[in-house]
Amino acid sequence: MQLKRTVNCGELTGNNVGEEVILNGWIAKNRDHGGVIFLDLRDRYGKTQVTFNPDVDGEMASRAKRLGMEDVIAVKGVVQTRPDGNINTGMPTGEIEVLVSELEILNEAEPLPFLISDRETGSEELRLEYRYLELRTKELQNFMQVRARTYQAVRTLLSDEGFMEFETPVLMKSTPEGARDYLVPSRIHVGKFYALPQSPQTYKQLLMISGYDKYFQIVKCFRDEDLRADRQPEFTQIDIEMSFVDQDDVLALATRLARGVFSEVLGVKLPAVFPILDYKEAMETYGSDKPDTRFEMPLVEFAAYAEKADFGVFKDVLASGGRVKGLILKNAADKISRKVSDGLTEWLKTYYGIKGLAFFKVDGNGLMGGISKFFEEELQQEIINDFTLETNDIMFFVSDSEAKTLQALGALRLELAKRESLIPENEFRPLFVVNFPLLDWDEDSGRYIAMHHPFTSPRPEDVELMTSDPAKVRARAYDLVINGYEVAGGSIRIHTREMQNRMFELIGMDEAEAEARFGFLLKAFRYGAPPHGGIAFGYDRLIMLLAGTDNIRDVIAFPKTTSAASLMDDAPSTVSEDQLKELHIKLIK
RNA sequence: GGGAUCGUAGUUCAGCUUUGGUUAGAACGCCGGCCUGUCAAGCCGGAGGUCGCGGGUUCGAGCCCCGUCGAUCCCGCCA
Repeated sequence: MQLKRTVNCGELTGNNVGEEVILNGWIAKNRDHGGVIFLDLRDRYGKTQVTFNPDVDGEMASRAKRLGMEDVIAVKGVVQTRPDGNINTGMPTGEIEVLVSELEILNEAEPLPFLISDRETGSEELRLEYRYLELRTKELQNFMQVRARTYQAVRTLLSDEGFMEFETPVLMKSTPEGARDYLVPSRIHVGKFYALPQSPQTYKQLLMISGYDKYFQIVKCFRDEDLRADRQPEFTQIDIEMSFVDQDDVLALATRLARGVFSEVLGVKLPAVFPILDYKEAMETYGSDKPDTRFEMPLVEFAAYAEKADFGVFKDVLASGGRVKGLILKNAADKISRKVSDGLTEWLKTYYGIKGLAFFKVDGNGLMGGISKFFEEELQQEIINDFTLETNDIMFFVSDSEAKTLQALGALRLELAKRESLIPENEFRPLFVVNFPLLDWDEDSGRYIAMHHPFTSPRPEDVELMTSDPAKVRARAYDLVINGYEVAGGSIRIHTREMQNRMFELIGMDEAEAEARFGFLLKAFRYGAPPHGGIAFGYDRLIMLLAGTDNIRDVIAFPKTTSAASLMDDAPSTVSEDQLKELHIKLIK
């Protein structure tokens, strides 16, 4: 190319008038007036209007006439103020334009599948196929900038705290617990497989044993599970581990990191101390272990009133060990028509498997509609007083097993808040959820499984329960939740071989299996393992929050679809017979 | 593994249980023409369709039925 840029497309202002400059970029828009031609030239720094006048060079103007959107060009010209009344106050460079004296056409573009100026002109399917074009859009360029700035902020903050950055293997040993592994066949070791890491968990624990007491890594993790709007098969974590620390130390570090990133990237000041919520309390109050606390609407206990009412459904559930809980939507009863409540009921039944959704409304005289008729006058007044109900409030109830009741009401709480626009935007509400159960009973395999992972240590005061009542054991595990997203999660680890063996035993892994799977880690524990713990931030979710989007694909340069495919390069794909043969793999059927 | 929604010019959509019926429309983009101060430029004209794919019902299917593929959202799953 002849004309190499001397400035970018976002930096020229009135101060540059008279300067001769060269601009390189893509044509964002062409406006051909027959004589004078205007092109908006774009790069990732901004847009500048470049002007062709046939009086300057007729041949060049006719070449410019042919140019279309997204052609790549280089122009040389003089910066001039736009004529009176033609200043565009809507753009930073709107005061000036470049009157072109030389034009070099670097590459012409074919008609586009969608407009770079408006992402919405293409379906997501199409945009993913042409991801490199979507990445030219202003919106995605912003998202990628946020992502890039966050990498830098994290590295600076953690380095300043004395953390060392590591890389751990991507080809590792398959682990039996947790998510499904992505497997990589070994050519050299016939019939054997590597796994891609679900997280570098064991490596970072080994690094603690090696004495690197403050470790971090920005690392890709892989989980072969079904996807969601906030889940990708490969995703990035800020993985952190520390030695000689307790839970408070890790939470404090996570707080400093989160505050630093939000301040550095967004200029937002998060509170100096994040609220800490007990897991049990989170479930009872919000029906979720990752509550969105930007709005209230807590779940309330209703069993005592249900006992006194003449409503068989609630009583039967309570008698069989279930729960009755409710939530109050203030001043919106008039918006919940029969059609709306039926719709909510159907939705909860289908997705959360509950048997029904009950409600009543409040008017000047007492309760009305729904299940109000099952409550005596006196009981109605008691409910109105106890829950300080007012006219036009509506109270919803779910009565089912504990797990279903909490989950369904938690989902309803979010849905109602969305519908009623009760969630403030541009606000961030971080909190820690702590004291997760150590174990979870798995119906399918008829055994306990580790709720977090099998290296999570129990709270010291709960160790006795490991023998007497394992389900009650609380873990030294914690999550950082912001606006309803699980942004980070971690735990204080087990660091003695005895406790680790006990844990394996509890989750039904016998010594031989534990030895085969984690023998290397157990062996390492024998050579002086320090107490340690850590936390991992879901990097993509963090960026979603910082960038203000609710779609994880928006913050990943080349994301995959819900079926874990890449529409752009068509991965995964079939491979040749030769490749398979080398790996000693034969496809069945 | 399950449920829901969607699939019609290059693209976004309308048309689909109001009635299944001649030639499937609009906008943006694209191509051509006019136009020397626009910035969503304007005006005139034009090209562009296997209605995702397969089967069925029917004299006749974009429309009704069954299957299938893909995208999205959700439940299960995701330590």
